[in-house]
Amino acid sequence: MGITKSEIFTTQQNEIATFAKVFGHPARVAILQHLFKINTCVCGDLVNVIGLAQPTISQHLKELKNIGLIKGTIEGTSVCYCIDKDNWLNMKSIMIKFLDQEHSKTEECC
Amino acid sequence: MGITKSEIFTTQQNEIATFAKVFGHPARVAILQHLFKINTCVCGDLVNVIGLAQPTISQHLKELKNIGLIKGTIEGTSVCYCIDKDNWLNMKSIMIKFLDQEHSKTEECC
DNA sequence: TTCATTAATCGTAATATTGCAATAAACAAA
DNA sequence: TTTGTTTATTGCAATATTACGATTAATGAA
Repeated sequence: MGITKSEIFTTQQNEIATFAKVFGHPARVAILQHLFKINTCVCGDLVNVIGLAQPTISQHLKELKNIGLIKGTIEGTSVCYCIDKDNWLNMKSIMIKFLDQEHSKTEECC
Repeated sequence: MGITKSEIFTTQQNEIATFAKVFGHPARVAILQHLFKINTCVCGDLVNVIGLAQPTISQHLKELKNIGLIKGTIEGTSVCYCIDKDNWLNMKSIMIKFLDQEHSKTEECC
């Protein structure tokens, strides 16, 4: 009824889905790519670079922060966001393990 | 207004988001893992294995089929689903390219 | 044909997501 | 203090997603 039945899945399956959900919006993909490119943590310009309203960008940043992939540091009136490298590497290994699955049996099927 | 502004993002960013969205539900993660494990394409048992109602599983299968990650073949009264290997590998390379991003500058930030 | 089995579709309710205007909060500078 | 700058939050409308009961469609078996 509109709510995901997380309790019937494994922790690993829920974890993969939670990370994937965050990547499931192009704005968040664009934000992450920009943060990788502009490592100096420039931030307010995300609104200009991406072209969504400031509250919308702020909302996407919040989701990325909640899941731990980015961190923000207050610097005067502005906030400096950047990739949380440790958490990114942890997420990466979980996702790549999922993507790297191999068929346990070698027979062809349909 | 509830609708993603895909037109302001690159094709690549939208592609990543579209794939990620499909992985953004644990039922679809579980279906894919099962299909990798049971390569013989057994299918009707997905409902039993996963524990969601038949129309719900059918709906998730449809999404996986729409994006091309699985294919289904009718076999009598049942349908045999399996991973579309070529499309899976293509998706994998797109996603890993995104996950493997490196900082273009080496300075630490916040 | 009739009955059972399997999967897709329809319809609907509950909930989540996306986007932004308006506003608030926090700080720096004048 | 006042003013400007930057980011977060609130509130709301539009749309999307999740889930399932009921039904339909298609096939195989009796």
